[in-house]
Amino acid sequence: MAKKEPASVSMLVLALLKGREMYGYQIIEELDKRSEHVFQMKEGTLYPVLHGLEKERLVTAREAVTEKGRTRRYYTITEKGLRVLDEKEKEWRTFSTAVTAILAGA
Amino acid sequence: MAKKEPASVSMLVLALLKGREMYGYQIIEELDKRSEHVFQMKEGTLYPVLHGLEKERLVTAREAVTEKGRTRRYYTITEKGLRVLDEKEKEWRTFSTAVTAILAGA
DNA sequence: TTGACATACATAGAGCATCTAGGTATAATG
DNA sequence: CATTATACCTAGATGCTCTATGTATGTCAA
Repeated sequence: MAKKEPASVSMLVLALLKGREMYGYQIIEELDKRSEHVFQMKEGTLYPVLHGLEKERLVTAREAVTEKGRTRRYYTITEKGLRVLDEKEKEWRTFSTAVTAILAGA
Repeated sequence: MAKKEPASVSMLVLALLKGREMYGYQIIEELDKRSEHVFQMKEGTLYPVLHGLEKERLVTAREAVTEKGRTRRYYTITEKGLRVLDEKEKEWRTFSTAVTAILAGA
């Protein structure tokens, strides 16, 4: 298809980061919670996506250590990331609307 | 993700065939029209999908020749195909709802 | 105190849906 | 008569996501 489906995982991650900075493991939990268990992302899916987003400068990362001694990588969405998210959201709406029209038997 | 995205192309094709039998080329045109040019499927995408659906007995095919002499393969959705379509539609709604919730910043 | 489970990061390789690019053949159109 | 539209087809590449692992530490129950 000409207008391909927007890459869902990266869009969802960027959408979560729009609200506040988050670390990987937390993103997985939040996605599960906010989607009411529809999105149970695996670490093997998320971490490569986060590294990709960082490489494209859609997010930045900082390392932090909790009082307990755990190391976490916190991700923040960039200006560029916000623009890309906006674009992906538009594509999603277009795609979703089209699917709905077909299913409805327009 | 645990609940993966429903295979969109086959779902859309089955949805179109729900109304009436159609041949390949026609499916491409109808998808384009009904989606308002969002889905511009390529033949290289559609034909293998149709063959797969036929193999799984979700559709049946018959060959027909027009007065003009053109050969067409008309596809009809089967009972099994209707059940699978129903299932895919449900999955789509679940998926779509979840994405919307995340984008809304639930 | 040890075994199990949760937290938190990571990578390599497989799987699968779709796309790109090519092919065949006939009808219509300018 | 050459180009475009119709109508079918396949092989191979691409790219996203998953499976399967691996490392390391913290917590909690038996």
